[in-house]
Amino acid sequence: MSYDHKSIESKWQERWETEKVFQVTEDASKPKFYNVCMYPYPSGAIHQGHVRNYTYGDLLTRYKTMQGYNVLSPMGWDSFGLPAENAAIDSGIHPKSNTENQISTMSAQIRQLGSMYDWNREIASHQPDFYRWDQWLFLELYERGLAYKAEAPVNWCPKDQTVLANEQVIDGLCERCDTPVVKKNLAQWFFKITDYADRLLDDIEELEHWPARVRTMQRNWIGRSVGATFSIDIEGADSFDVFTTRPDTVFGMTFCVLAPEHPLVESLIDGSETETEAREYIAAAQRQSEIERMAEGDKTGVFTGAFAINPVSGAEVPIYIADYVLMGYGTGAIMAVPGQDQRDWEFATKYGIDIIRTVQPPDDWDGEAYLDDGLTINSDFLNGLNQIEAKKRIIAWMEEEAIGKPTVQYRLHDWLISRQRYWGSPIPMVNCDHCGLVPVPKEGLPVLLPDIEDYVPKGKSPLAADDDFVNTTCPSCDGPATRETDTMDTFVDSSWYYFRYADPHNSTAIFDPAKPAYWMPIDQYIGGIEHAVLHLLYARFITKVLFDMGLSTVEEPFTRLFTQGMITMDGAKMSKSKGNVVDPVDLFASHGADSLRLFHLFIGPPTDDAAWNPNGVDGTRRFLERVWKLASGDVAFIDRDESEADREILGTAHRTVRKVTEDIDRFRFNTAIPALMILANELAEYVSEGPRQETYDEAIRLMLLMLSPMAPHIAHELWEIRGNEEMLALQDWPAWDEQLAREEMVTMIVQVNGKVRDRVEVATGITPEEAEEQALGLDKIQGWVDGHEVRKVIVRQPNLVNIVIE
RNA sequence: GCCCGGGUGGCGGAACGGUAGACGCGAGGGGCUUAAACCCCCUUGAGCCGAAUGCGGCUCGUGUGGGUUCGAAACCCACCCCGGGCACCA
Repeated sequence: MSYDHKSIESKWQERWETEKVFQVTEDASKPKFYNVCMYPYPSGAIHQGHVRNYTYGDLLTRYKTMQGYNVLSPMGWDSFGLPAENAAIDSGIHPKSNTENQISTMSAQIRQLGSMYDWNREIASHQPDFYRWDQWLFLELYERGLAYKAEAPVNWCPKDQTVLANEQVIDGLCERCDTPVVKKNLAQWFFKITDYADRLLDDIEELEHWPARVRTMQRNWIGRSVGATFSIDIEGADSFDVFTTRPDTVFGMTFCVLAPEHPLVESLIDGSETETEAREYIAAAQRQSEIERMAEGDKTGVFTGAFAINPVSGAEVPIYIADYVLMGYGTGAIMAVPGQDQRDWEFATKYGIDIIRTVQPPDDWDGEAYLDDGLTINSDFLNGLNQIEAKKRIIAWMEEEAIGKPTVQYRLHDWLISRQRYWGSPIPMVNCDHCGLVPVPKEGLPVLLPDIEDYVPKGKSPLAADDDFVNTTCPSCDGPATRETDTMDTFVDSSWYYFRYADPHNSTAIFDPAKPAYWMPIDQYIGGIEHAVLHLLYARFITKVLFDMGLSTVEEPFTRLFTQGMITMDGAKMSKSKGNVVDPVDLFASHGADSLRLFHLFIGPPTDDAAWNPNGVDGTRRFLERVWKLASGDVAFIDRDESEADREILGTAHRTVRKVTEDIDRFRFNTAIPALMILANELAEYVSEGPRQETYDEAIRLMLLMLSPMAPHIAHELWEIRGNEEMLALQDWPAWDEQLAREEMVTMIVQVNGKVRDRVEVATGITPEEAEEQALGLDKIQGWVDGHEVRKVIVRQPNLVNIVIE
């Protein structure tokens, strides 16, 4: 009987599904384990990245199930979004039918991998019974003042013809199509994530099982700065506010800078002697993208002709326009303190502006701006104080004078969720000439996405051209009104979908809070590192909102986060555009899903990028062939008492159980597989040397149990062939016997001056004295030691003796 | 510029401060076969020595240079290179 992966794999996939092995309900009698792989965009075909992700996820589902956990592992589809719409524009296929075709192809492929989910809970964000609750959530946020519409300069992608969230702009380019992003003033919908900035930042501390770099990235993204905002008077005109983290250095302010877009600029330069120059500078700044501005490096600017009054010293200082000050951060205006800020230093030196140090640098200081702590100087009533004291003092002074107050600034902006695209969840709001913005009543949800003919974006949502959709009546006054035509960012869907898995068919509520109360938080969340700030930050935010609404019992959704590395080939990420893809479906046919799964587990540390080896799957296939032969073939047993060989192979098997268990718990699959290979190799040798039935049966039993979460199809088939009636997936994960796992003999290495000179087999229980005596007694060691004085002997029995000689 | 990772055979990678290179891939040799594939066995970091056929031994070797230690791929210092993240954020 040969190993026919095709029939075995389809047989077991069918059985797992029809016997509902991985369908679960809340069960208070068992510990729960909520295991989620980030739900995929239905691109139409799975790639090796999916295989890696789902292999890890499925291994964990099966392993934890065997350990007695009530494991929920659901699957769904992030099925709204631009690719489906762009495909519709290119090929004329409706996004809905296109998406649904791709979902059915992909879910068939995921099943072929043998990755098991509770398909009963499958969700897809493009379905009305899902996006209805997007809209419901939007309205809840609106009622809480957490959703608002505002005119703001936004990131506009000229190719996709839609706005982008800050998080979707990478190096000034659209994250989807790499088109340079431009700024545009538009009225858009925002979620007020900044209200949660402190909580999102503080709770990062609790995420101890998250990768450190993801936590750092989120911390940087939120970008909290503590300081003060105060007002600066302009000679003969208005005043303006500045934010600074160094109010203690205000005596050293020798100029001010406004961003070119600052609203006060126009009135300051109008009629000034530098007006022409200033207007040219502003126009040039507008033409440039942010990347170009940064690329220049050199600080440039123009004097406005106006002067500001330093509020503490009364000094008159010039006001400049310079593009190194950004309108999008703080107040768009700064006090410039060249003595303590390197950028200001560079600007001051270039334009011949005074520099006053207000912090005493060390005597040997030969740098430019001095940023570290020191005694305050040249600062009247702050003199002699250190930075902390000086900050307290000056902020108190500003509050007394009513010109300033302590402030916290964030780099994080509110989350822009409007998209001028078709394939998304419509924003459930109505514009009425009489009542203004009116929310659609929750009973009226969902606001259905209508079928339309033309998806080509023309600067506004394609929905805007559909009169039947747009024209409606006002829920408040019954007068004529128009609908919002923007749709929501798909990251809104993905920020709460994992709650819906707990109660996916609920038609009267987003979910019954009792259900996620059992399952949440997600014990293990697995996905790509590319979501480090986007999805993972939004999801944390929405979870906190749900918590505040009383719908979630947890404030943090993901206890453990695992981010897998990419699969590369020839040094580049495997991708269609680079033409270096290896289709998993081909490998299902040629080698089988089990071989492919094992290869992904074996290829390297799960967090690291891994290079695809075209022959790698051959290797894991060979291993499975050996296992097959070993466990399914006829074995000539010898009827005899237990011997040394039997105890040895059982010892290996139990040590393997220990190692594999520890490795899985530490996500070190790449060392668990070799342990199984070694066991199989030793078992083969054992069998060839005259096995005893009881020993053989036990070793094979342990091996199949361990193989079950990794290569489930073949393991199940062999389990059944060997006469077991109950399915392998339902067995307990094996425990190892410390007694059996302990080795009797071990190789002790003997070093002379730290260099290995001999090895000797010793009993594990050897005493230090015996070890030293044995080591010194070895002929080879005598040869090294003779004629030298032994200065010291280091004994680490039973593994090592090191003899230190002259 | 700042903050994280990481540099180990031909390749992917192993290695509680204690036998560097597990396991796998590839390569070379041999067996089986009419032949090939599959499969099985042996060899496989570099250099060298003694024997004489598969035996034994030595030196070097984990990016570079120093250090700590009986002992360093691992710890410390400096530097080089690669990957990622952040970046006029006041």
